[in-house]
Amino acid sequence: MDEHLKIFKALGDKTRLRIVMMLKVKPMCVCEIREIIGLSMSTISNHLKIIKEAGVIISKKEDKYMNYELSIGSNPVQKVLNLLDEISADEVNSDKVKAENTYRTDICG
Amino acid sequence: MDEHLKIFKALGDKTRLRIVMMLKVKPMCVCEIREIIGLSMSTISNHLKIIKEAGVIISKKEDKYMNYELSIGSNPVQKVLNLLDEISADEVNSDKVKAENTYRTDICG
DNA sequence: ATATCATTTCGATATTTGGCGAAATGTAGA
DNA sequence: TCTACATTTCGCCAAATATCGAAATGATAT
Repeated sequence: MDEHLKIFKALGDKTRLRIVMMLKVKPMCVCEIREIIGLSMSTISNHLKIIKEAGVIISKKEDKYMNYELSIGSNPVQKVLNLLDEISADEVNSDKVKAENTYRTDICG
Repeated sequence: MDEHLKIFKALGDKTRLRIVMMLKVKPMCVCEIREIIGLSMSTISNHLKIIKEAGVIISKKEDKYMNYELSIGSNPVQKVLNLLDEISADEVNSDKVKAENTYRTDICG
């Protein structure tokens, strides 16, 4: 039960759900996510930790950045991620557009 | 997005997830649920309200009791409920056994 | 080795949430 | 109408959580 509970907790927060929806567009680093969501680095980092510990995302080092991307393959997580395809809302769409047009080379460093 | 958010919030609490799992066994009233979970009536009632407002359960008056049962049909909710079939844990199973053997005529009024 | 810079952790604070008991509500029967 | 009783709402407190800025960490390039 705890595995599902963690997943639901992870997605049961508006900021975290927005982050997960954004990561459907492309993998991103903390800095890029921060730019779009508009909260502090430490706050974003903490949210990412929670989502990661729920198994919903994974992190991969790329150059000097830590890339966060959706986890694929694992069973309950995968089924929940499929659910998210149905989600559509102004805020989510706006985030996605921003994600498409956000490049770390412009905003980080 | 808010519809999914509410569903995840509703299921992202251990007590509420237990309640929903129990209701897979049979519809129950606040009093029966209270007997199995072991929290106060008011607490159970409040949890049921949250789960209901997320569209996960519905309530039906039956005799002098308010019966709570899983909502069926509605789309995102239904898909999440299907996910719950995979959940198995000692606590959940124990709750289910208790639910099967709990009759309001014995414990209410 | 040192400086740089992305990220994480820490400590503090404010908000939200879960819990209770008591009071209110509402319904069904006497 | 009055009583009984299942349920909900209210007011309060405690615990958990979201947030921030500052400090620590860790990796990379000079």
